[in-house]
Amino acid sequence: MLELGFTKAERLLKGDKAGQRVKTRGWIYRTRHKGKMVFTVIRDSSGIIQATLFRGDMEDENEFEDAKKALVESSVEVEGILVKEPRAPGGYEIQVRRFRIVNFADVFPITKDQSEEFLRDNRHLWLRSRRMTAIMKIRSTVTGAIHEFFRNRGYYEFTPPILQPTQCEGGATLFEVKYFDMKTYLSQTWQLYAEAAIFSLEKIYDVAPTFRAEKSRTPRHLCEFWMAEMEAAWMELEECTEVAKEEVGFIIKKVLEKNRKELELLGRDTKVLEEMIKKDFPTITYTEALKILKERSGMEVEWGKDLRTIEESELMKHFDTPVVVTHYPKEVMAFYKPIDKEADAPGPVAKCFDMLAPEGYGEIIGGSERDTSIEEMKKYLEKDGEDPKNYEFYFDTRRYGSVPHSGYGLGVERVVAWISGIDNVKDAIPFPRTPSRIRP
RNA sequence: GCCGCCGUAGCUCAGUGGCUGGAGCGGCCGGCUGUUAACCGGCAGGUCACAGGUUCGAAUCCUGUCGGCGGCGCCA
Repeated sequence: MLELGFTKAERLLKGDKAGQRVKTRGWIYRTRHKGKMVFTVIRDSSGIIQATLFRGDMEDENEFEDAKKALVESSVEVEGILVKEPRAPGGYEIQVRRFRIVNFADVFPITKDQSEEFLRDNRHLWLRSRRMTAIMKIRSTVTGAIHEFFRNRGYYEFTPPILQPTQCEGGATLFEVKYFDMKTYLSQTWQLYAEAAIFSLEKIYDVAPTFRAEKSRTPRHLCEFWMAEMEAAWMELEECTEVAKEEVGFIIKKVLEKNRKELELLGRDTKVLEEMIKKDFPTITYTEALKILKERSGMEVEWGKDLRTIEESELMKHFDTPVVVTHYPKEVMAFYKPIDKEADAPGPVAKCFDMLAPEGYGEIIGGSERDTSIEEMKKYLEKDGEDPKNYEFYFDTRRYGSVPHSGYGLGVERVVAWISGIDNVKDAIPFPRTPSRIRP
């Protein structure tokens, strides 16, 4: 009754209302007419159901004429008898008595033939597609699961500023924003602020927009994306990687629970995901990763070089679950990632990690323990050409009761794309922003 | 930052120096009582991205501009 007697398509397809007079409303997804009949398929947020009109069965013949001329995406309220009908998609259809047009749609520009460019130009309309609807539902589950995961473990949601005066990631490009007569930048991580907050809340997380002005033209990059980060006091590298594994496992479990229908619509093999979460996700070191590349792929990587996309994807051919890779060479890591003096490696390595997704999806998480030595951090900032003076407030977090702490960031769109089995993160966000696109 | 590709009807494309630039889909008109992004008949629809150049002649060749896409690097 909350829906004023309207029943969603998904509910109607369950069939228990068969034989009853029902009402539903939505948008015309498909329509074709054949003499004194009109076949329409009505779409709502839950799914689609066929509504069939016979001229002679209509309580108002004008509505039959309206139905005949109504174009795709016209909004309608439909009333009729729900019947079992094997010829209808979904097995049930409404045999229509009343067909009220709420709004006659103009010619909908998106038809059978679609190019990626056209669909991106018309993303505001393409959002109505079953594909985008399915992905957006999965995205909603993913972000919901992240909140649930951390709150269940005693983490507080903490909201960082989006306008930030300094950079953090050592070289990553920032979007500059005019701020009255000053300059500021859009956030590329909450990290510096999160590290201030753990001294009160201890365990915190967020799901927030992140901006990177990198001209990266790949299926894995966006200039505006959502990052789910966590930061925890008293936590060292190993525990941090375990939290990351549990989080990813939890997200997959939730999507399997809530979005089986959407995964199937997208052609995602759910068995792969089901099997994956039964297994432990392995942790290896960077040095071990090089060994695997050499011995099992015949790929020689010089120790000290960062793993590139090609090496990561070759490495992941040997795994069918996400893998945590720790202890990358300090030289290629950001200033705040501390050297692990006890590590067994050919050179200085950092207490840091990435999580790589299987099936060619690559890096989904990056994180580390945080350096507690102001002197060390200053040394590496200067090496990167940064002025340590800009980081005084950050160094303050090390001056008053500093403790070991760790954190990481998870790329929401990358996780959504991977779990959904789609080939581009640009479809994992409603309105993607790339180096060459800020519309619509 | 580096390398490559594309731009022709609302959409997807064909046309690569020579007659008035084509098809399918979509739209409009008509037909059809079981359609499955139906079928049959008819109609409308073009700044060949833009600017300049070469040529008797340019959608087609050249130069530039604009817009978009892909790969690498970098990252989540």
